[in-house]
Amino acid sequence: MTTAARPTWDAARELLRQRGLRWTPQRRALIGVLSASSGHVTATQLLDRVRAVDPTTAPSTVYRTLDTLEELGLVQHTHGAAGREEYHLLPGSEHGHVICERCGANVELSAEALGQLTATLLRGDGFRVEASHVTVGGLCATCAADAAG
Amino acid sequence: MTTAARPTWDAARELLRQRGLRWTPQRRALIGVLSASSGHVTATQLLDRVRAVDPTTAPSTVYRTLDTLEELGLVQHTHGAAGREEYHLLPGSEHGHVICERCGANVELSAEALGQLTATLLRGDGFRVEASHVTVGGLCATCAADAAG
DNA sequence: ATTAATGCAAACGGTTTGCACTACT
DNA sequence: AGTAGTGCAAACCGTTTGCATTAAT
Repeated sequence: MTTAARPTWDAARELLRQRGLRWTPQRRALIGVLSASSGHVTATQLLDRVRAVDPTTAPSTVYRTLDTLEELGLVQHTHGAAGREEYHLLPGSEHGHVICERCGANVELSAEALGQLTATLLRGDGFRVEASHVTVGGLCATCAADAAG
Repeated sequence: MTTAARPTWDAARELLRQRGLRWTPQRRALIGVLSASSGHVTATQLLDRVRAVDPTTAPSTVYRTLDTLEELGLVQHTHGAAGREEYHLLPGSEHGHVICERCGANVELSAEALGQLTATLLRGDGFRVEASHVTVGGLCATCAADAAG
């Protein structure tokens, strides 16, 4: 098994090159930021982090590079909370999300819960669940306890 | 049982009055649009529909009235697809959503699926699911068949 | 040398705000 | 009369676009 089912950030340069695209300092910086991140980030967060490293990077460059990386399958964007573009890193790792609306904790939906949900909906309506597009909001145990008082 | 557990649009005027708020033509128009809608709508859709009825209504009025109605518990806003404010009507009916990403169909998550999910997460991490904040993306039976065929 | 990628600045779309005016109560 | 609500216009924020310039190949 020499081929990775899931691309890694290290492969980004290669992927770009394969398509005749270029490896620029700005792209290097963004990839650096991405590889230091995990899970989900908004475009704005990425922009801020990139500019922390290289303050001269223009917003448009970051947005355009994110588009490119999405074409390469390295990120995937959705529209998250607060109306901001939310990037989902390395979409190869398919999983749903459980988000605490009080503390913001964002954890992976358990395989058990996801499996049940998928099975139930398939059985019911024949709906095919896309794991990475499952979002469950609510309160985590800690916050629920706090809220209860 | 003379009191409705879930307020209706008819009650809006009364609810406003109870708080010393006013019943204006613009609010009447928005309530009219809301009562003719169901499920979920974006603020922009509501704005368009209100302006179809009364073209002089200002965007700010609609946004401000939606805020007011949210305080009264008549709508609840989340941030939906395309980064737009999405309004969830009459939040008294707690339910999750299943959205087909191909045809856009948006149906209610079955009580069975929701119940299972809630139970599993509570058992697992003690996470308390908020029913109306559950979103499941994927493909409906028809679209899945089309995509496969 | 070619042409992909960048920075800049302006445009965009949806939402929010300040303020003087209007009109419910 | 009093004050909640309105329209208008400008501001706002994140994102997108056009264009002349730069730089990776």
